Amino acid sequence: MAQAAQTGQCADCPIRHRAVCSKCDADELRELEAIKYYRTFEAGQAVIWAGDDMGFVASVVSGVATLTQTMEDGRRQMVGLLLPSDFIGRPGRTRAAYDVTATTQVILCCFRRKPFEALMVDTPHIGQRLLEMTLDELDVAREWMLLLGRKTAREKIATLLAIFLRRGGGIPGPSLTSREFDLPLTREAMSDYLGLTLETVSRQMSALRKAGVIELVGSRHVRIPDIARLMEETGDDSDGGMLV
Amino acid sequence: MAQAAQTGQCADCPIRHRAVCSKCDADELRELEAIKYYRTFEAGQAVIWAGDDMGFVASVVSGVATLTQTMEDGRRQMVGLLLPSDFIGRPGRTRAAYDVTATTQVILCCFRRKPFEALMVDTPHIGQRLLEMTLDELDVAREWMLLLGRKTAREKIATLLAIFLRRGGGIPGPSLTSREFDLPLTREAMSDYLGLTLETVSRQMSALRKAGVIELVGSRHVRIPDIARLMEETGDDSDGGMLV
DNA sequence: CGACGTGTTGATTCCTGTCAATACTCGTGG
DNA sequence: CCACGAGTATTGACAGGAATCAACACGTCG
Repeated sequence: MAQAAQTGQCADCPIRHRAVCSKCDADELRELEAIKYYRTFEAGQAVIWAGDDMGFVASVVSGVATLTQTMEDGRRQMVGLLLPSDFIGRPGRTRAAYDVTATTQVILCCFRRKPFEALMVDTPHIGQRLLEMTLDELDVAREWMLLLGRKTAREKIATLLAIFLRRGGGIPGPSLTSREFDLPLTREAMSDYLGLTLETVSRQMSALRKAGVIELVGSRHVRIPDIARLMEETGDDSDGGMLV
Repeated sequence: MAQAAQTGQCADCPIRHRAVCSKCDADELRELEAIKYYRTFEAGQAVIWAGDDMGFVASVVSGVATLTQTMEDGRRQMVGLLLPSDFIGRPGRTRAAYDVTATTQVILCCFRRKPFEALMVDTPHIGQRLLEMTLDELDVAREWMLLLGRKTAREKIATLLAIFLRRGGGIPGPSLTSREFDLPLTREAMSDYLGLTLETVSRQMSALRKAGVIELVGSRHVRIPDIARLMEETGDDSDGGMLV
């Protein structure tokens, strides 16, 4: 994993074919390579705070980070979950709009903002890919809005677990009857994602366990004995929402 | 308003400088003009249903439309509020992901999808502008997620009214001490926006009225005697969230 | 006038939040 | 080796805010 962080070669990069650079040809890649550098953040560390000056944009190479918004009185809502290949920052924006925090160890492939923006002007493939990725994020955000506005606590938990099942433990092949994975989020981070309190998250996890929908090994490892059963609990239509 | 819908001339179009075409030069505009056509929808009419085949993409020229998602059991969540200059549809996507409904009379400037996508390839200005607009929409969606996940019913209502104050009745100059506007949404549509029931919306509107935060003329016309007071009720920081 | 769509208000329920006590895990240091 | 503490997680008791169920008011249009 993350060999590129050691070799520095884009060709070896694990996110080469999905990140913002995925449409670039060899020439374009060489230009990107010239302005990129890697940074590592430990679990729990802040990548950047809302309002900070954003000197760079970046791709997540490995690990999980979150985008969160905080109100004056401390209420917090996660608004983005950043997995490998996801993009951080917005071209043209100098100050960060959200807090970015590493929830596991995270390796970022950073580009200084100014040169990156300059590159976007005469390298259409970057802008094209960024548009695709932003449109995808918008779809994710809208699905998330349905969850926040209309789903019950139990449905919210089931939906989040289903998301991890698809994206998180997602590298092994699709064995459609049983799968398991480690939660990359604490109960508190899950509550920030779902618009719940951490107590309610804990209670609903227990409820799903007692109902046999999930099995827990420790508090962070989850096994799903019957995926279809979990899907029923999400409140989504049975087909799994195949709009992609 | 919407003279372009009569003359067909982009130069006269009220959204010429803000819509997806705003960065286009005269040549590019001529190409767009060749594939565009106008359509009008009456209040309450469906523009398109989720799952329908999307033969076109479009800009809202005038009026207000909504993007909504519906769960099997009927629970509904609005996920987009489309005002003049906003864009409908996603290049590359053949089927609509959400229901689009006109809540007032709406005029759309439509482009057949295939020619529009072809145009995007060799007309970088369209893609660039669409990227900007999509990034803005993503910010809006994330602000909306904070509202849905963490705000109280009263704060939700106050926030929605503040949004209309900025964007809806927003054409007259910034008289920062008193303003008024017509609500473009029914109580039910407001509840879909806010993740509440229509009864709760009605109750909180009454509560804000009794508290002197708003004045109601009929049920749809709102007057804000003290904007700062309304802002306090939104739960946002005092500066009004100036990240744009 | 009566029907319909829209909006308001009341009574009651119940889901989730709040406050609080208690485990569990993991590292550090005596 | 075990005590200690910090961070994380579970569970209980209780309160409160929004949902639900229901009745009624208002305006428009036939």
